Amino acid sequence: MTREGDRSERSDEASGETASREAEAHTPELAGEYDAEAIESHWQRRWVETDTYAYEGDPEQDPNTVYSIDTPPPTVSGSLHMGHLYGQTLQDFAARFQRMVDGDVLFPFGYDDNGIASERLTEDELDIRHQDYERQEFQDLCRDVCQTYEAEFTEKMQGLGTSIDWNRTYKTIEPRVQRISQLSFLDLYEKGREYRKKAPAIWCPECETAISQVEVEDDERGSHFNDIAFGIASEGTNREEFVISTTRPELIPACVAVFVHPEDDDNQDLIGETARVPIFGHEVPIIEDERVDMEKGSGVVMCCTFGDQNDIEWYQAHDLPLRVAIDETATMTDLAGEYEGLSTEEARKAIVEDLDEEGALRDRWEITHAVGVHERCETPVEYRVSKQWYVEILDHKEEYLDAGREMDWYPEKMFTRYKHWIEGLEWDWLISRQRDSGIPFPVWYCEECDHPIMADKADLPVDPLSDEPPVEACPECGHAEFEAEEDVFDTWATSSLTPLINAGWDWDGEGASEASDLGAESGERQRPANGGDGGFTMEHPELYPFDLRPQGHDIISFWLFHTVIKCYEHTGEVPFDATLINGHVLDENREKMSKSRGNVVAPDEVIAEYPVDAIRFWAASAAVGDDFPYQEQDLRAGEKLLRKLWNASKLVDSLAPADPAEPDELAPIDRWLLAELDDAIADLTAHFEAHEYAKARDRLRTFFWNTFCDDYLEIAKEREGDPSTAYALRTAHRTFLELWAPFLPHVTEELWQAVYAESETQDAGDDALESASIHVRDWPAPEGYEADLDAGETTMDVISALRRYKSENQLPLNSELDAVTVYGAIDGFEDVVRTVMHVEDLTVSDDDPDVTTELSDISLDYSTLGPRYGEKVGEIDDAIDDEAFELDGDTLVVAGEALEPDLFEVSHERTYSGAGEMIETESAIVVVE
RNA sequence: GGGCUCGUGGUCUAGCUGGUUAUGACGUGGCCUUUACAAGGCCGAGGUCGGUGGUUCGAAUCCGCCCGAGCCCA
Repeated sequence: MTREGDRSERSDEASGETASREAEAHTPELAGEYDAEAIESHWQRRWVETDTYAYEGDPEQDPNTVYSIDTPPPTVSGSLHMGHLYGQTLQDFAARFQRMVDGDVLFPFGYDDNGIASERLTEDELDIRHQDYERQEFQDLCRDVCQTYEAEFTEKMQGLGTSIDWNRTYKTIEPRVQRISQLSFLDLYEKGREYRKKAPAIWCPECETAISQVEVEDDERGSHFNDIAFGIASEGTNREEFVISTTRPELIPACVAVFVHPEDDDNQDLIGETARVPIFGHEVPIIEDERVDMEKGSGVVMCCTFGDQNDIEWYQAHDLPLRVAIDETATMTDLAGEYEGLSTEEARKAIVEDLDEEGALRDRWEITHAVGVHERCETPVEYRVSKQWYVEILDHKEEYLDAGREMDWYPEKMFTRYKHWIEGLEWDWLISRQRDSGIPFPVWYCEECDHPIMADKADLPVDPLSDEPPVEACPECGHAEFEAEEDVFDTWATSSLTPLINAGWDWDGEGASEASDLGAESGERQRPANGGDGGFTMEHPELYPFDLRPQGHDIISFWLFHTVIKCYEHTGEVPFDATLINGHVLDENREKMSKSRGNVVAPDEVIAEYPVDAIRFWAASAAVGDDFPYQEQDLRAGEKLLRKLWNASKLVDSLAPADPAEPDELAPIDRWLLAELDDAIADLTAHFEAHEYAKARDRLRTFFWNTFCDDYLEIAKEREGDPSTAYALRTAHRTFLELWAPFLPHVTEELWQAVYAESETQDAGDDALESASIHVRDWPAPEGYEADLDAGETTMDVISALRRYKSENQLPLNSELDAVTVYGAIDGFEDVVRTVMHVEDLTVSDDDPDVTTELSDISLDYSTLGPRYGEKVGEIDDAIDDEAFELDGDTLVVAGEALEPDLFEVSHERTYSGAGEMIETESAIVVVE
């Protein structure tokens, strides 16, 4: 704690001194064991302090040289979970790779602290209800609670070592964002894409607000089906009553009609008659409609305003009256007569009892069924008629589909989710919420004629509850009294603007016509002015459209969708070139982590036990878009890799000077390594560009561990002092650190600073991490080394054969071998085999070894044989199995066919008759005497 | 109920524009102290590729159905 205090005091002093004292706390040094805990937190702190990842782009810059990422800001509703950790890490791979490839990367961060989620957090945290507070008072409480959570969240995010630019964070509730959000509302309104309408909407009685379709989720709840007898008030049928089944008897005071399916033979007689509702006695028409589900209950259904979405459709289609029996807090209204004032639950019980008493309850049994509940509070939703603002989207479905097609999807298959979502859309987007903590609508209404008065763009952000409207009198009717809109925006109305927030979208009322002229000249980089005076501008036009938008596959259908369409409507451009979809982290049994199952793994616990770099290595193991399990064994694999990298670095450090001169000519083995490295670089670059992190990870690990450590380092040990090997060792080692850097930022930084940074930045001063960090270096490019890769491969085969020989004969690996003969092409690598395997006398022979061969098998090349011989292949196969074939020179005569040599291969059983032991490998034969 | 995705040794995974011998890691058994690393190296065991039917000379791979899991939607 004291140290913390010291540091924050000192940071006000001259930065040079601060930095040098900081450096004393931890001097990168390549010695002993790798201490991840100390080293990781050190670099995390240094990266933030020195703005290593700050975006310094220039608005005039060519957008092609900037890589901009639009990150969805996490909702402030709790603490960091494994999904955050995984998603952020994946984004960071892209950010770090691109920073090395191209330099300027914008990797921002935001908090979505506006809306119902943070209100509920506040209510839970402080154990209060928003209804008990004044709006401003409650908003202040929300800000306080969110601030605490955000501070904690930030600290934990920084502990993940992601390369976020912490200078560029935002909150969706801050004034700058409020201005953008209100601008968006005004712009869409002016474009004719928003309307205010009185209509049935989904309503949460607990939160007391309208909510949108996407905020409702199904929940299995216990309930009862009640068979209730309705009387018949008209004369057209012999029946005196009929029965309906309902789970919501408390809605019968709101009953406005009864429906029968037109093809329901049993109930045809009811159509056109009048029903009498029990207890309440009011009469309602019986109407036919195809939407009746004949399979359910009696086939006769009551329609109430409103029990479900079907009721709404009927209400609209048949122009039914509105009977509101339940108010905004789920309390019965005066329409419910003696039940007025009861909650829906209480009323349900009372009405059922009274129905029973009256003889109208014919049956009642328990069921479980899916109930629509509000995702934030799990309260069953109601449907209420109210005046709400909508964004019109249904008429632009085709354009939104095209927008989706314009983006590159990683993985590609995820586009179908977006597509199906849009194709299935049935409602326009309801954006008004009757809540306290949110961004207010910048609107007033004329008290006389209800005409909406929009705020002036220049005045934004405004709060109509405390600010005055921009007009003296209503432009429609001249009335001078106005009513403020009390509603706030839906969270998504703001969080769908993150590309515009990140790019600094704004409206300029003065210099705007100029800006719009510029736009016409220089094409798409400038936003066109929106009619008349003024126009939209961007502080950082070079960022927009964004190169990448990452998110989980669960939010494609609303967050990504809303963001694409809003930005598209505002700018006419698709906001993202590409979108990267991450899967979900499951528990070790591949099941979803959830609090109720108690299988949640907290990132804190994982970080306490494993290095962040090891966790990142695990995060890289999943194919992008696939769900994958959290398994501790994978973290141990990462830990082992860190140790290997550390130890190999120590060995390299002991074998060669840090910065050896390039020799005039490289020895074949060294040229071979660098040529293999070139190949690896090319593969890795392609994998990173395609977001194939799992493939990149495995390719790099295999090459580093097997080829470099197991094969090359063992050779290099025997070549200590050779300038060619020293150069190759160091070149490869530097490159490995750079290639690992996006995956393992901490250990590579430590190694880089310990070994190479000093020699490169001696003159730059101590606090020049910003330019000396491995993470701002250039991504390696293939150098064009050429080598006989086949001979190298054969040589490695020979070496591992000899290693196996020693192992199997229980010999130490450094034991001497008297004489070895190699039958195979290892041109130029003879010395390598001799020294690394300690061979006294090595002979390489072009001849065949002294063997007696016996024909053992014919292996057919089916890929050419199949297409040529078709169904005859089976016959040929059988004949060979029966040994019914003959070799006629190069030709194989079998089953009446003469097969050309390219169709088969003859393999021989070799029996070595010379001295010593023969070992066969794929590419060579080795004889040890 | 609909859509999308997934199912490969004990565990996780590669392969899946069809070519017969299915990749690697972890774990597991055995052997080896070798000028980084024994938390290392070498060798081995372990798989009817969810089930089933089809297309084909040939299917982990393509198609149909079924089973199981996940996500989204109703």
